[in-house]
Amino acid sequence: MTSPVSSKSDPATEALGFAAHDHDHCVETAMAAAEARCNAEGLQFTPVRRKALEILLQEHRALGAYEVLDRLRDAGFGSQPPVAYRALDFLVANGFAHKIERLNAFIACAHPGTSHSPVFMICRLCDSVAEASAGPTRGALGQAARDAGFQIERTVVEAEGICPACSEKAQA
Amino acid sequence: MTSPVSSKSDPATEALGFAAHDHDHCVETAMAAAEARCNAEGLQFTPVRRKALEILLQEHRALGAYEVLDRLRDAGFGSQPPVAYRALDFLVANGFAHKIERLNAFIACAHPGTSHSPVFMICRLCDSVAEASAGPTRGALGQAARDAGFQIERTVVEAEGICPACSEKAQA
DNA sequence: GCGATATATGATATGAGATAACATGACAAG
DNA sequence: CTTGTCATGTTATCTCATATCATATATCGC
Ligand SMILES: [Zn+2]
Ligand SMILES: [Zn+2]
Ligand SMILES: [Zn+2]
Ligand SMILES: [Zn+2]
Repeated sequence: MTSPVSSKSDPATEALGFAAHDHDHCVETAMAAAEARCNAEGLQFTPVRRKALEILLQEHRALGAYEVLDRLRDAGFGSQPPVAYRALDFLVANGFAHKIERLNAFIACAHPGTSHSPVFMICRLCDSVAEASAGPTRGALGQAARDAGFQIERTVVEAEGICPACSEKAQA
Repeated sequence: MTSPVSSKSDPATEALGFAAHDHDHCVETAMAAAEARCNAEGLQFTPVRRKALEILLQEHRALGAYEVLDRLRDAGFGSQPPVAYRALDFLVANGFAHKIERLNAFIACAHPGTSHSPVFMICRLCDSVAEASAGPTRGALGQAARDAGFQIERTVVEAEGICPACSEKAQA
């Protein structure tokens, strides 16, 4: 096994929501679901877009646009920034992926299909990212908005800290 | 009067938390408070840092690091990016200012002195930003973190939408 | 005070993230 | 076949951010 040492690790054994899982299977099912939804809604799930989503799903972590671009180039697509940004824009606009503002990076949605306001937990030690789901108008934000007369259209909720795995490691 | 036309407007008449206020006074008191706290805590409130905070307070909106840098240069300080980033890092690290991740921009804290997890409301029409305060472990985020065993160290909570003022304009 | 150590500033260079603008190709509607 | 729409590719440029090295200024133990 290579480099069990520090932060980055093998996606197949790494956290999805900080929990181990059958990675190949989850990629396949997510791709199939995306395929189906694009068909149903008349969205053009073109090769670049498909590949971009596959890249995000494979990694199961937040990738910068240029990392995605590198992999798209390797797969034979264009090599200029707009190629990646356009594919990512499509994925984000249609809920297949999210942008993590804190990291300027993108990640495949962990709860696709459902309309949701994502909530992210970002481990500062291993860079893993878990996605939870939350109603948009609940909690402190919704209250503050109502008090102020502010109409929320979109929310960014991201927590930075230590994931369970790194927490255990630190104790040992 | 110049350009009452579109989005950007005079800080003195513009929203602080979407509400009008005595701007000169609020800048002065905030500067004095910062001064006092730096003295009390042994922080070096140097000329660049002081000026950077003054700039953020004067504008009362989110400024990009390079906008701050421009104004610092005008005030006779260094003109290279690290000058601004270092001053801003100091202000953020000590709670005098916050970074708005969604905008890659910085804003003076509206509730200085108190330890708090800020919550921002960003108007996509006029770019005004209001800061509300909220306990870090409440709401959906705190619940998701507890469920996952994730230790939150810092939170980013930002809502994008329409502020009360722009909402009224739109109705008319 | 004085030297050692830490902290802050200045300047250079470079890296990383994002978009404007324009050209080309695929395809469907009229 | 023409026209409009959408997706892709490419070029150039812009904004945001940091690594690094050199110099100055505090701070602290003595
Ligand atoms: Zn999601
Ligand atoms: Zn971790
Ligand atoms: Zn604040
Ligand atoms: Zn507004």
